[in-house]
Amino acid sequence: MGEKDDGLGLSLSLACGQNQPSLKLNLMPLASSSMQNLQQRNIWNELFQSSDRKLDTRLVHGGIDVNQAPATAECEEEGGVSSPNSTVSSISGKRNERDPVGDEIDAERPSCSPSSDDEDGGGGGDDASRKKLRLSKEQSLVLEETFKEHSTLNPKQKSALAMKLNLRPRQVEVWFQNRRARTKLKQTEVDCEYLKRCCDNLTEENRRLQKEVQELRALKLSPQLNMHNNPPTTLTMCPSCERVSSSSSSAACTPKHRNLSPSPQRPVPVSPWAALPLPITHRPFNAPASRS
DNA sequence: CCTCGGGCTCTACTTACTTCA
DNA sequence: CTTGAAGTAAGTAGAGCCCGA
Repeated sequence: MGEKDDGLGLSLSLACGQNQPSLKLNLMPLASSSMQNLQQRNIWNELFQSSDRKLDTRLVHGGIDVNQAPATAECEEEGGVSSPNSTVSSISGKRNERDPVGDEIDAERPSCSPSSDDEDGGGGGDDASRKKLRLSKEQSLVLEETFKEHSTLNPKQKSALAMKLNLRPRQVEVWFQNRRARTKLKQTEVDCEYLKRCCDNLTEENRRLQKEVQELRALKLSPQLNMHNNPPTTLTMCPSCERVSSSSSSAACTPKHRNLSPSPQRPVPVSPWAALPLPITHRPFNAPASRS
């Protein structure tokens, strides 16, 4: 609820070809200013200072060069601050298997500082029911800034960030997963919006063309009428408004277009995308590429 | 070199909880 | 105070990739 769209820069970059309309939408948060970039970079550099050669290569393959953001060496071990406010209770054995670091932290998990701003603490973590934490504004901000830099984290970066935020690495991991999911969802929404507009334009174009076909058929079916009453008709298309005209004098349908159109009777491809706003070019969407 | 199993992370989906109108 | 919708942290399943045996 907190971040919403103001934290999400939605962008649109598309090029609709005739046969293959390629759609590239970008919802990566926009780095609005160099100041902000600098701030993000500082956060990032502060978090990850030393190099880590053995990084997850998939991140690089996915277009995200995490090798540029090395991790600290000491962040391997988490000085887990035990908290009485333990709210995560449904710990799956699978997850424990898969996240040994997080497992240790889970055993002695740090006091997730959201407790600072939501003091209720759910009655002091009394039961074994799944209790949800609310990340603090500061934590969310740092996570957001980090996400703007890199939408994925390698294990060391994750641990370093978790330590900085006093969270468990698993929490950082989950936050990034959910954040990517939200970004993708937003992108899908923008995709749908755009495709809907494309569809509307095509429908309108189709309607117009159907109408013109009917008019042309009507003209063809009454040749003698046209022959006798009208001068020879040459069907052309106005280059400006792309409307078929049966006028023999000029391809342009109006005097205004006649003035604007230097070349006479040039076939103009009808573009249903013409009415759409120009594509906005942004950074490529950084979501990890599908593995293949 | 090939295969296999374990470990890890990912996405997609779901659940449970919180917040707010 | 209740309620429903929206947001979000976290769980789960399945898949792909990497690496060592």
